[in-house]
Amino acid sequence: MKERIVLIIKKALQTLGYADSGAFGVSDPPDDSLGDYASNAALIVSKQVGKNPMAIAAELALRLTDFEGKEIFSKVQAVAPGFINFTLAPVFLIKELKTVLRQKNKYARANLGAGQKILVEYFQPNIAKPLHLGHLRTAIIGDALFKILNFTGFKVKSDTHLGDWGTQFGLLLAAYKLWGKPDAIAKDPINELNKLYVRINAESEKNPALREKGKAEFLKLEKGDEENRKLWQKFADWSWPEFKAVYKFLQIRPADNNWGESFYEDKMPAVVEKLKKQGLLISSEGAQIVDLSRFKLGVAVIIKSDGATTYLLRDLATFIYRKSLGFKRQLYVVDTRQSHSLAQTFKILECLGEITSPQEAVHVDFGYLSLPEGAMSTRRGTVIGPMELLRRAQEEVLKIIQQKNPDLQDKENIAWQVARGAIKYFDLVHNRKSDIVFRWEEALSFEGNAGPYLQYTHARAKSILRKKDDVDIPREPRFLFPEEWLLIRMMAKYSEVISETALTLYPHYLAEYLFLLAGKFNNFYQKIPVLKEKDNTLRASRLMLTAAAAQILKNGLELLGIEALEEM
RNA sequence: GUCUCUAUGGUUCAAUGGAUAGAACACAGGCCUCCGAAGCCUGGGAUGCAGGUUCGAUUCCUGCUAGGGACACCA
Repeated sequence: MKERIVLIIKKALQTLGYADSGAFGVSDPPDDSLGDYASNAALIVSKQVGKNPMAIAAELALRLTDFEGKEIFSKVQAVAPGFINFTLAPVFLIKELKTVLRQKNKYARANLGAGQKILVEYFQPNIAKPLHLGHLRTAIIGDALFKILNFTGFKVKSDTHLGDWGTQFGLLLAAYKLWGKPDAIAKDPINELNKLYVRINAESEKNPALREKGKAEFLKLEKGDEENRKLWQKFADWSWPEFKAVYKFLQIRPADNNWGESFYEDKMPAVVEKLKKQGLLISSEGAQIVDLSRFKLGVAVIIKSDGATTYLLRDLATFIYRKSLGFKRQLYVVDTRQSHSLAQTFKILECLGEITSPQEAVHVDFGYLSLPEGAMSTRRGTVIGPMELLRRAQEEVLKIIQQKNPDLQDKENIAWQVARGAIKYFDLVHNRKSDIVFRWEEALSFEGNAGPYLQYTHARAKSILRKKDDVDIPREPRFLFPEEWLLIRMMAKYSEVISETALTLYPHYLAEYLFLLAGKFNNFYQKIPVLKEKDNTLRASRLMLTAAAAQILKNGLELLGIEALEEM
């Protein structure tokens, strides 16, 4: 719709003889009463022409009312200091509403992606290490982006980029050989292995020889040492059940590919050759590096002084490999601490000619979660795992269901769905770049701007729809109240919100929108009877509104990875 | 030290350079003989400091203060 208005304004500008700079925008006015859209076109043009903006705005408004916007707008008004406000015509809105219902969930498929192959990398768990809330964020954001991009016509695939290679495994191998107790490990593999890892990290600070031992073990692993390979495989086998549990309990779509770092083992030499050929690789302090200081990115170690490979090298191989499969864009849903490293990776790829446009590799960064008492660290024992969080949430939800809706069927399962919704929404409603402070009371809040509010709103709407007898969409719907129109106008914005979310990769735009939409629906619900309305046309019109709202809520929630419930 | 991100009511967060800075939680009131009160309505209360660009700055630029993160053999 916004694009459409921009075009309309352009046309009007042309006929009026103003140069179109293309610099103006169309946005939402600050208040519902002002209309549906607003533009600053007159303000921008006036700057170039040196004419009073109000005069231009008035001139444009008149032109738009009588000609270009005649079919779409009921009102086009110039307002000080020179804004133009547009109000959509009821006929047009009703047409939009009917389209929503007729096209079911396909109406927002803007074909934005045009079938472009795109890869989203998210949820990068590490073998032999417990998951923490950071993994929750990448999984939730990545999953939502996957669904949104898929919905808007991209051909999307996902990849985990498992952390299963590197010196850390050397350290772990060393620790395992030194202190590992097979019995304890068999019982609780991940936590026991992590204890070993934490211990060797701590002790190697005092005793550098331990660190050297770890590096030597990794080198052996890379060279194919049989014992180390076997152990490494064991670590991986122990870790998978937990990853799978997270997919299941979180209802995250399992990744299409699990190309871990080890997957690129045989693909690294070619990259090294390439770097050499282009003269990018230089020796320094015994290591092979790429000097990026002229880009203010410091120095990137490609091969360590002991001959072992680095994460960076694997990341280079990763991009090149995926690109060779035809992915036009690769999105890295990775926390913001890796900005520097990814910037180095992208810059080297650019130097190699692998990346020709910044769109090809995008760091979809997100801030990290901290607890009110301070930042969370993997090293300390006080880390909350995703599973624990989810379990606690589910228990809380169950209590509330017992209290509010004791007759509900299948309480256990619904409690999981609500708990998941609460946690996912809490994550997604925030601008992903900002660090968020994790508070139990809020993440598990069931009131206000929270997941359960949206699920509840959907359930309310569905509750009405279950009880209705007549189904027909009235040929000429009638709406008498402002609450109805506000709801319709909000729904008309859905498809552009989807596009905006897909283009910017900010899921909180969609989350925020759904919250506003739910608010409009609840206003409508509160004030205007639907089933109790005696007049057939009015009742059918309101049922139509209810159905459309439920449909958008369901669709939007599902794009965020949140289940829309019939009852709760 | 260099780079980078952040600073908005009591708290947690929004705001493509636009109009009276918007919510939620908390707090104070009100609304279930009426489609689900996990809801709705009303109220108070905020842009770290100092400059600059602009018709207009929470947003862009500079400096300062405070906090986070990253800066070659961790990933």
